[in-house]
Parts: sequence; C-alpha cells; structure tokens
Amino acid sequence: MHDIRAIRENPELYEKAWAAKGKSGVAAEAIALDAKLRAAKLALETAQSRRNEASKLIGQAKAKKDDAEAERLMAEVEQVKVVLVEQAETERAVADELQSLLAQLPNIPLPDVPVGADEHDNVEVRRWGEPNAIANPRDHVDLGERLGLIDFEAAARMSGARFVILKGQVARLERALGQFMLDMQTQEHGYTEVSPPLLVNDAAAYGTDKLPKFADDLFKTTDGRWLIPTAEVPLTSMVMGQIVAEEELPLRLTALTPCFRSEAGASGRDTRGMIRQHQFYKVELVSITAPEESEAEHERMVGCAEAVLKALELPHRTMMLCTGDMGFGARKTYDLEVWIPSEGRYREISSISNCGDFQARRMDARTKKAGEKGTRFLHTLNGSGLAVGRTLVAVMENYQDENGRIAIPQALHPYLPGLTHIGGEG
RNA sequence: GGAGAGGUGGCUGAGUGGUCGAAAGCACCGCACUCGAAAUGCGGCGUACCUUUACGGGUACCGUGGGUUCGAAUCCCACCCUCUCCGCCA
Repeated sequence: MHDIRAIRENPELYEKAWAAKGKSGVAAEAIALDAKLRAAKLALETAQSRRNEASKLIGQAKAKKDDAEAERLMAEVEQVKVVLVEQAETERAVADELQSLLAQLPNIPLPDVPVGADEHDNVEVRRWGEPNAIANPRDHVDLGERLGLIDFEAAARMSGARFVILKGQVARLERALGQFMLDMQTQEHGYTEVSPPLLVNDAAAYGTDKLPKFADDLFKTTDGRWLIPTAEVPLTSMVMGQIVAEEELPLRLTALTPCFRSEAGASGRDTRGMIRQHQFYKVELVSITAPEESEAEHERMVGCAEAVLKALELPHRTMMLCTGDMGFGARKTYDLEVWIPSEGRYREISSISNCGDFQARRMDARTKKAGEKGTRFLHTLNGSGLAVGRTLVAVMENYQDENGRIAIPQALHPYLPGLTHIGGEG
C-alpha cells in the first residue's frame, strides 16, 4: 500500500515504476480520485460540523424549555442531513475506489535494483562453492524411490498431485534439516523462535499483501480462513495494528512451519519431484525494523540464509532480482539459488525481500520513539532461511554417490547421531 | 456447542441520551522547590485524517460493522474477542 501523499508529491516516480509493470496512468488516476475524495470529505465534515453545532443548541434550548427554538433547529438539521447523507455516500464510494486501486499496485523498487523484464535480467551478486563432478547424477525422485524412502504414488492416491510421502531416513533427514536451520537462526543469528498459527484471517493475508490479488494462490478453509503460504504471514502480522517502541527494534522472528500453496498459476511446471509442492516445510525469517535500518538489515538477513547453505556445503549463488522479476510487495529482493546436479543448474531455495513500509501501511504497524510525538510506519523484511523441502532435494542430489547412496553433511551429524549415509550399509 | 459476565486512552478504571475525546489514579514530560534526589506543588500528556503561510479550526475514533435519534461511549441488531461454569476433545 502506498502513501497517497507521496504519490501526489512525486507522481513521475510512481508512474514510471507502474508503467514498467503495464499499468500506465494509474498514478494520475489515483491523484484524481484523491482530489475527489478530499473535496467530498471537506463537504461532509462541514455538514457534520453544522449538524453537531445545531444539535448542541437543541440540547440547550430544550434545557431552557424553549421548544420553538428547538423545533426550528431540528428543521434546520433535517436539511443539513440531506447534504450529509449525500456526501457521506460519495466519500465512501470514492474512498473505496481509491483504496482498491492502491491495494492492487505493487511496491516501488529501490534505486539500486537492476531494471529488467524477467529472471534473465537478474544480477549475480556472488557465488559460493563448486558443483561436484557427479557422473550421470540421479535426481532426488530416482534416488528416493530406489531407496524406497520417497513415495509420490501413495501420496497422489490420498491427496493428489504435488504431494509426497517421505519415509524412514529421508523423513528423518527432513526433520533434521528443519531443526538445524531453526537452531542456527535462533542461536547464531539472534532470531526468536515462534510457533505461530497456520490458519489466518483476511486481515493478516491482506496486510502481508497476499490479498486481494493473490487469493488464487492460497487455500481457503470452510470457515473463511487461509492456510498460510509462508510463515511470513503470521510472523509479520504479529505487529499488525501495533505501535512498537523504537527501543525494541529490530524484532527478529523465525518459525519452522508447513507452508500451503495452491500453485494455481504453475500447472505443468516442475511437475516431477519435490521442487514445487502444495505443502512443504520452511524456516522463515522476519525482521521488523525502524525505517532507516531496513537496508542494512536486508543485507544481514541474506547472510543469515547463506550461512545455512555454507554450513551444509551446498554450492550456491546469490542473485539480485531485477525490477520485472520482483514480487508484489518487495522494494528489493535477493534470491539464493542452490546447485541441482540433475538439472545442471541453480534453483531458487530462498527469497529475501525488503518490503519497506509497504506491508506496514496495509496492516497499520507503526513505531514510536520514546518521548517524541508522532509515529512512523515500520519496515518489514522476510526471507526463507531456508525452504526445507528444496534443501532436502539439494542435499540428496549433491551428496549422492555413484551407487545411489546419500552422504549426510557434516553439519547435520549432531542431528542424526550414528547416521553417515542413507542407503547401503552406511 | 450450552449458560452467564465483560471489552473505554500506555496501564487501572469512572461514565446508561446533550455541556464526554471522555473523571480519577498510575506511568511519562516540563517547570517550581532542592547542593542534588525523594517528597510536594503547578502545568502538560491519545491516534488518524481534512483544512490553514502560520496561530489555529474541523471531522472521526470508547472491540468491529450496521441501525434508532436533532444528538450515541451510553439505546437496538449482528459479528469478533476475553473471562467463568457445563459439555466435548488432542
């Protein structure tokens, strides 16, 4: 959500950014609606003011038993109310129109975000590790099914496509990965562990910019709630409607949760394997900061996510997304991409975004300095640290040997005592 | 799910149709007193929006949304949430 005053003061900036996303003229449209809204508001408030004043006088007249005067004033109010009702309707209609226009406009990229159309224009920031030379690498589906530890067919029978059943040591490996990531983010990076609701209401989904535009990507419950597509939604919503003292910032929150996505727009993509599922575990990082701190916090967060891949010794690269590839709510986004041997390429495993005050405006989340008047909107950031399902894929594929055995990364040994390999006698 | 009680400013809490954006206390800020502090006294102290060069003025907000009324924190309806008891339950 954008500040209409900022748009009013700097229409070219917004027009340029939105035109690049195929929405020309919306800045002017918003400004016109805003002018209309303010005119209606002024007329409405003037009418209200007169009504209030007259009502007060009626009270006084009645106290003095001056019924004639009271009658006269009541007749006057009757007329004022015609205007009042009319302007109130206009005000509401225009406000709704402006609100729904603004709610559908994406965030504005920061100046250092590369301009581009799609993922081909993303910029590699750095690269870590060398892909292992694995001759004829198997993919994780092949590896898991040969071991009898991954079962897509049974999952499909009970749930449908894009679900999976993990068994035995692979299930245990997934659990170990989640624990490992959560421990790293809490113990080494200062994040507070949270166990949040997995079902949220409209307000939380709207505040984290999943609604109204992306309802199709979410699962909805029969009582009108939403299954979270990421723990970003409940974690960020913890400050919804709150005024946080500036001394308490930054808030750093993390959670290991299932995530549920309908993948409505992705039919036919990544149909094989665990890369794109309706349900997966993810460790999410959310930072809530003062406005001037968010960019530094963003860089720090990227480091927190990269640390997981480094600890697992998984080759990866860090990309800065271009304007065309960024999500709706982000001002700037880094993606971490991990090497997937079976595909011979890097695949997204984490996305870390600075949303600035975009979400905070939608959810009315503010900060206040002690002893100072006035409040400012918080900045919110979120990122995966990491997606557990995709990390499982990466570990299985990068740690396989020619016999289809999977070595356990050193960093996970404390979480899997006694287990050095999956498969064979290890 | 059933019965009952309740949701008021940072907190506690008064307020059942007009002079209530809202008493009082606490907390906080300023000033006075003091060498300093405490205590005491005096004053200030919600949020958002509109308007004004400024001083200022206005509107809205007492869980949320509707309604009644010239006028609603106060009356009516619906919903949400909290608490107590009962039922059910991992």
